[in-house]
Amino acid sequence: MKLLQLAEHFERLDGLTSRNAMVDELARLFKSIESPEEMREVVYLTEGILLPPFASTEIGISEQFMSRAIAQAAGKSVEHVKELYRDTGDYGLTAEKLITWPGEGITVHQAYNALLDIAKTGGRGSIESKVEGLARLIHRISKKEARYLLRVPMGKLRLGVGDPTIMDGLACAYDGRRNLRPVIENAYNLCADMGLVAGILLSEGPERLKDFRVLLGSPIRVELAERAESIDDIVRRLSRCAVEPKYDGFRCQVHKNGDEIIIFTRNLEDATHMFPEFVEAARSIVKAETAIFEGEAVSFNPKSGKFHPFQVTVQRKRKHLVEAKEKELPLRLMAFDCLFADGLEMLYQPYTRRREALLKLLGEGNTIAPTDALVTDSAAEIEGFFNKCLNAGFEGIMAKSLISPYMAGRRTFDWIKFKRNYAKEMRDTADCAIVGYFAGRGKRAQWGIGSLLCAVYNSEKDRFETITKVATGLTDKDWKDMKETLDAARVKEKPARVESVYKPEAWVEPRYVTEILFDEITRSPSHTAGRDGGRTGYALRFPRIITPIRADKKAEDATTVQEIKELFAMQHQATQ
DNA sequence: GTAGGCTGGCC
DNA sequence: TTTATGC
DNA sequence: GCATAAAGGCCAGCCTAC
Repeated sequence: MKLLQLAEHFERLDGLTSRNAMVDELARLFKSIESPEEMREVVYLTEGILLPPFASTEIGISEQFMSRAIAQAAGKSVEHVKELYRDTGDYGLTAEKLITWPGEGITVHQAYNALLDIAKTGGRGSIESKVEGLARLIHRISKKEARYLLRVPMGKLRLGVGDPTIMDGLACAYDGRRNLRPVIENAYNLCADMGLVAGILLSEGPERLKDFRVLLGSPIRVELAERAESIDDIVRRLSRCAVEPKYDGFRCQVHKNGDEIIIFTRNLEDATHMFPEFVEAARSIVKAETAIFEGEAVSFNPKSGKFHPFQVTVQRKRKHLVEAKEKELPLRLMAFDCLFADGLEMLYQPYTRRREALLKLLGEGNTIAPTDALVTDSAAEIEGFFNKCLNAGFEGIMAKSLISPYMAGRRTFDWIKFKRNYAKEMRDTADCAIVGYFAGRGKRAQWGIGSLLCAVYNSEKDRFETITKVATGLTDKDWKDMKETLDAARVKEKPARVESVYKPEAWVEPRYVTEILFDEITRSPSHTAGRDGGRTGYALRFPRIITPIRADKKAEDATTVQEIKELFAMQHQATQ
């Protein structure tokens, strides 16, 4: 298949909003493919990836290197390319505007391999090679091909097509209906490789997909949780359920095949190297010869035994010096599910059975231990458990249906998370002065605004110190209004009273106050709020706007640095 | 030999 | 992780 | 309710420039 043909399918998908129409268009695309190899490549590109995540092939190209490659190919300056990008918010469109050649009519296979080669390049001089390789590729393709192909390394294909739509498309390509969707979906859930599934469907047909079984060492797509509005909401949806603490760490899926252990992350990356203590413990304390189970990895203080906040645990996300960190920051795996045990596929069993299997799996020892689980249908009991969890410094609770199987690859109300912030009366918010804004990308590019730079007030120094950027919580209309409002206060240079490391596209005189909800205050290397000469300030985790403009407040009424410091101290009483 | 820019990946 | 939007 | 897009903080690893 020619790359141009694929680009034309993408262009048609791009123009659609109806999911049914997208499925039909995808079916036409997949039907025109003849070899399983080509199917793999087309499916990966449609997903906007080169290979599934556990293959660990990163492209290593993002904004900066993409700008350079386009500039090189088009014989323009990098500044010129970046200027175009500011307007379009999309490197595909940017390249399209600069391409003046017709393209060589290369095949999908040639384009795919070129990107894969770029991904595989590493070591000294590799950045130059990557940029050069990409520039050469750009030189061989037309405007339309560039529009879509270049969005792949950026991870922003923007077709409105995701895995579920692709699966419907594959089913529809096979027989014009969607009956095969469950078969395709089950196979995909068990191997996490859509290219493989599509290739097999083409070469061997659906019967072979029906034979798919759990394979040790091959990651199973994880189940995700929906959110509850309140504890009553949990009881209403699940009635009798199991309630577990929600730990703030890394999700791990552990595969044990005898002494061979592999650990996958939530996104199914192979992260075995990060967790030597789990590898050791899985060998020694897991009784079954073969098993797949999941848990949350959290670091703790070996002296007090208390869990650390996420910002500390995240330091274990490393390849090197793992042993040294292991002593300083040991990890515990709080296990909460069992998908496979001693040759049995547990994932299709209800929670209760899986929980039994999990408990049976785990021997004595702290390194891998099951989570607490309270089974109840009483809102009062759940609330008590929730409060206990908060006091222990956990994120909140997870409530789980007792009867549903493990819903691989899905986010459903079978698992419900409840955090402090989900309840209105337990929220922490900050009133922040808006001191600048950044140009948006994708659909926000047309408005010329995509996020706000926000500051708290240092009343002693009469300075506005940045504490977060924020980009969510506003409706499309809010964004347009916001831009108009802020442009009236826009200034050329950073206002004298603003302290910021970030340089937004537009500076704004501190005049407007926005109310921001957040989950946690963290120490920050990049924001200036509360810096005392050093380079560590404070920042907000998961910021979102809940009141666009507080008309009743002027900039000097914003939350103060002092208040932020007090909140930070309070949230650390639970942990430490 | 190291600081800092860029990227990817975790939440 | 969060929120908004269209079907 | 589902599926998708746009965006947050911050860490470590890789590579280049000084």
